Amino acid sequence: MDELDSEIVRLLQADARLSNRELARRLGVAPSTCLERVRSLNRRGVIRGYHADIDLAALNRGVQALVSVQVRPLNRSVIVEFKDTVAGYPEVLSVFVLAGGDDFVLHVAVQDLDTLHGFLLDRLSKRPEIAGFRTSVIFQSRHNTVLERLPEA
Amino acid sequence: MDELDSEIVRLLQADARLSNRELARRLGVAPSTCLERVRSLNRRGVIRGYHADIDLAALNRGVQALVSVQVRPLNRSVIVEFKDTVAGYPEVLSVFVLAGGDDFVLHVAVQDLDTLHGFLLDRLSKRPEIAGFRTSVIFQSRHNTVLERLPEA
DNA sequence: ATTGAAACGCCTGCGTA
DNA sequence: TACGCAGGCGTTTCAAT
Repeated sequence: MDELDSEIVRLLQADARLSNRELARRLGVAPSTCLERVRSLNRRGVIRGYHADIDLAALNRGVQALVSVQVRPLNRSVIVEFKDTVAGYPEVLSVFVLAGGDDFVLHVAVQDLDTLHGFLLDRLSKRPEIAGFRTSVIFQSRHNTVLERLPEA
Repeated sequence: MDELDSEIVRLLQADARLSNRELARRLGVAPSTCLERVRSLNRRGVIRGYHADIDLAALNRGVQALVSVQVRPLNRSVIVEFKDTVAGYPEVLSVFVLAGGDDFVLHVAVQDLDTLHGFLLDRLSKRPEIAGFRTSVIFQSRHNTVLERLPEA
């Protein structure tokens, strides 16, 4: 991860569809050099993928919420299974496994409040390992798509 | 958003670097047709962008946390300014504005626990509108990159 | 709205430094 | 490791349907 790698990573975070030529032009290197750098970043797992960012409203998912969940008993197999299961629900965007008061936070996006209510009551709360959960509707959210490398500690 | 648009959206969520030719081939339409569809999705704002997904550890951001924040007074200008300010902090990945007990949740990623502690104490808690906050370290997280369109309510 | 064809530009392997 | 070139391939425009 030298300066050139960092710049590539920055530019591809901003626009994953930049052509290799354009990338090379902006960095002041030859296209073949740039291509090899990008391939290396992919191979090393620095770049994990390239994804289109879709408007949630266009996917009929205008209502978002964060759901804090506590599960019991709190052991490895319960955590792993709960995580994998809820990550497979179509309503769920992200799953966070936490240290502290809550064990999980789920980021969900659904059509409307009725569907949210139904999801919580008919699907989530039916799971026997759930000891409790608390839901916060999201009014707005903002995501930084370009993240810089932080300096060494 | 007919069936063809939905398929394009699905495929570009999975791999934003798919060539137009390959996209067209998988959908069984001509490349020129496919290109026009993709452009339309961009114009209409259905596709909001294309972003490389970078390994946080490679960015020196191996420690993540969710920070729940309460601000006072809870009015529009305080909310807007707080959101815009913290979204500009390099440590912050996402900001959620919530209904309910907490006013905000911040998703942050930093080098290590010391830096997290420093960020919370030296930068975040210095802001006068903050009435309180609670931090949960993230052990694991999982994100669904391909989201399907949900059926009409 | 979709298509095929043609002009244009990009990707990428290889030889060189 | 970085570069330049060249052949092959993808992208994009446009007239026609």
